[in-house]
Amino acid sequence: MDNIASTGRVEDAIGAITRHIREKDLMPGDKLPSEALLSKELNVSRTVVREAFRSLAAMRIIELATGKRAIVARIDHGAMSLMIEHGVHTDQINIQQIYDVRRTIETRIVTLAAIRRSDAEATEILGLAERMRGDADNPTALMDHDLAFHMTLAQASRNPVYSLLIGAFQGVTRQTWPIGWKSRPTQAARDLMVTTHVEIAQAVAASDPQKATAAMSQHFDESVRALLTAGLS
Amino acid sequence: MDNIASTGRVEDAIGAITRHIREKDLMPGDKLPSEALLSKELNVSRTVVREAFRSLAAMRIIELATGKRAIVARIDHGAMSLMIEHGVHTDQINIQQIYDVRRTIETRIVTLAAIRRSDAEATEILGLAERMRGDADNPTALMDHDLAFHMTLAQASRNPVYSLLIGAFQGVTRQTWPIGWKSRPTQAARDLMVTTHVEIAQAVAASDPQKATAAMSQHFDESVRALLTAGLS
DNA sequence: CAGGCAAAACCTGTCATACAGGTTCGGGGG
DNA sequence: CCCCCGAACCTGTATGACAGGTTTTGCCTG
Repeated sequence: MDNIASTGRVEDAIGAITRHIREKDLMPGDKLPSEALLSKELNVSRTVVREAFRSLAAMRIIELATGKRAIVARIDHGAMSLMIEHGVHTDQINIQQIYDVRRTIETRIVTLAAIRRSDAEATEILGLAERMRGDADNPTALMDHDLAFHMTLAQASRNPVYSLLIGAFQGVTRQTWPIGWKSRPTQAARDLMVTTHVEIAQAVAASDPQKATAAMSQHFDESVRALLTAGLS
Repeated sequence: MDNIASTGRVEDAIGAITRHIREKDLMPGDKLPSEALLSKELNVSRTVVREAFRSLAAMRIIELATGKRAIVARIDHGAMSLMIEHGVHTDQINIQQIYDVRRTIETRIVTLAAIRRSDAEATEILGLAERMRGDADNPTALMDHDLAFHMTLAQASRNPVYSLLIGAFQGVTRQTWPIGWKSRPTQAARDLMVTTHVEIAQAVAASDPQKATAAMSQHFDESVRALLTAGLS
């Protein structure tokens, strides 16, 4: 009946370490104190410090490596990807919900990408779409190029949050992609998917946000339809 | 020069535990084996199992409690919130980028909410907007009601991924909200903000997606303008 | 026989210690 | 001046111990 959240020592240590990062204004790559030092300063055992480090490393807030000191980490979608996968696996999130979110953010992404993409990115995006055309008989390669296509677009949007989210969804997308592929049994349907990607790429390369957004919408319309055909819950 | 990612034992244990969850099809609330049992089955020390547990707990994939066995967790935005805060603090993400994402997903959320909200949710959303009107001289209460308003909308969208994302952004929003408030120094600007919320709530209550979406767009236009006025990087 | 209660068994949280590698850095030798 | 090697330092893992918290067992009572 005692609701006082008596936070354990590990939680305290996590707080102390994040506070340390903030107060010292550490940036990605900067080193943190050694486990021994922290355990002395916080008056806890090295065990506690290690568990705190592991927690922060799981969230990709810091990065660990044997022998080296822990360093502040660059943001990365790995942890988020696992969280989303867990949500999907435990039936707390379904694939259609993810597609609704992806559609929402990817139509925005492609608008921004059409405006802000560098020439190198335009070339890369076009190249990926082209390569998809040659992957007709190799679904795995096709999927990889598809995922890379969307990720490169996200990067071209110049907003790391979009990259983060797209990356977070790639884990589940990788697992469900084959379903969408199988639900496009005809050559026409498969060609359409690739063609749409080429259209998106060309619109982005032409710096035509309107056209790019429309093509992306069409892509998701078609994808969601395919998934519904497959009877995905 | 040896790129073979010889994953440590903790990483292996994390993999084994998540595999266990998937294979046994565990759902939120289900218990996991004890640390001692896992350490025996995986042929590692309890130390390793504990660090693996901490990692999974940090991502809110499992939940720990003293004395009890670890259980599979319900998805929760806590971890994501910390990750985003870290990204902002280390200058990898800026506030405008977050507002762009929020704008993108919240305009979608309000569309869905206007269609799918329950009557209870409509009442709650209207109530929160009304309460904001009474908070003119209490910025903290106003902020809390504002955040609750947006969170309730997300829940009304009936897509847990949107709730997750809105929750993930609330950590930083809480830290930057005062900046936005100070950048609305006139009574007129402050009234406008509250009025816009009321308009959104009314449109959602009236099941008018178009109007709701337009009002939400206006809200973000105004917010972003306020932040730019404040000279936020 | 039913119910309740207390001890036993089990479990997690933290600590101290030990040791096997990996990393860093400075000093000495070429 | 450069390179190499060893000392100092650091992380990864194992083991054993003990303090609480939780669940189960089983006995005792009514």
